[in-house]
Amino acid sequence: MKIATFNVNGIKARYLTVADWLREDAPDVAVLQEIKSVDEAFPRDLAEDAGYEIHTHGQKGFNGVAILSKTAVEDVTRGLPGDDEDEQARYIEGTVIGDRGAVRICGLYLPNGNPAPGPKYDYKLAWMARLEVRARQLLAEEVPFLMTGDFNVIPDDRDATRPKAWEDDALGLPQTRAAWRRLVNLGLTDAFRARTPAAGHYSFWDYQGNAWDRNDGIRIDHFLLSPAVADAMRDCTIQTEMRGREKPSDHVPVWLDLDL
DNA sequence: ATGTCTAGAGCATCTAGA
Repeated sequence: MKIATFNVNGIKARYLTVADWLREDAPDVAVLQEIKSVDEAFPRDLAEDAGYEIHTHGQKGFNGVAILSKTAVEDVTRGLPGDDEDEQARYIEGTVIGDRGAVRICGLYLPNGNPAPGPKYDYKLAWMARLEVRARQLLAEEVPFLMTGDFNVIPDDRDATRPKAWEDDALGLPQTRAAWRRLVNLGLTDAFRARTPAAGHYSFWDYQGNAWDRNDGIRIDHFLLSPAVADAMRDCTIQTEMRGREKPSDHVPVWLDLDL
């Protein structure tokens, strides 16, 4: 089972990019972030024509997540538990059944948090605490699961071309990294890092300042795997070439291949 | 550090968010 996560930065602006990608690279499951669309306006034909069923959790203007799957997705839930006041569309869960077992897929778009400090950073840290609670629940229930998406977290200095530039940024602050480690230390596996210890592999390059041409990147799109899913991992790779295509997103897809 | 991009309101060109 091949699962890809992709922050598309606007599903309407990325229509052709995503349609071609689904057809050519054909993930079994595509977990999307920043669809920037309400559910009714999601261009369903782009994925349905390629054989996917579509589950969205959108809102007007910004944010928005989706799960596209070639096989049925069961028990879809929308929104991260823990705050009834939170109206931002950043979280969706669904269960996908493979040949050898099921996996609960948690698709997320973690808050950016800038400027930090401030209310937006407080929201980010609170959101990360709620995500930790959800991970604890799934672990306690012994549900094989993975959390994937745009975490807006640079885990350590290997994950940025210029680590110093992010020290005071919401994506790289010590508190952000500590919250990430609390999550991982529950017993989850950072899939890409488990396969590739080397520095210099990124998933995001800013549109500004020729960041792509200078390879000034950061790794912020991740897969966190529960123990059973980590045991089933065959590979985890970053599809870097997508950033060099016509009209790219500022993020590229990250792929997880599971023996499921 | 930034020479950018997307969507929304609404009709020219702002604003917000990232």
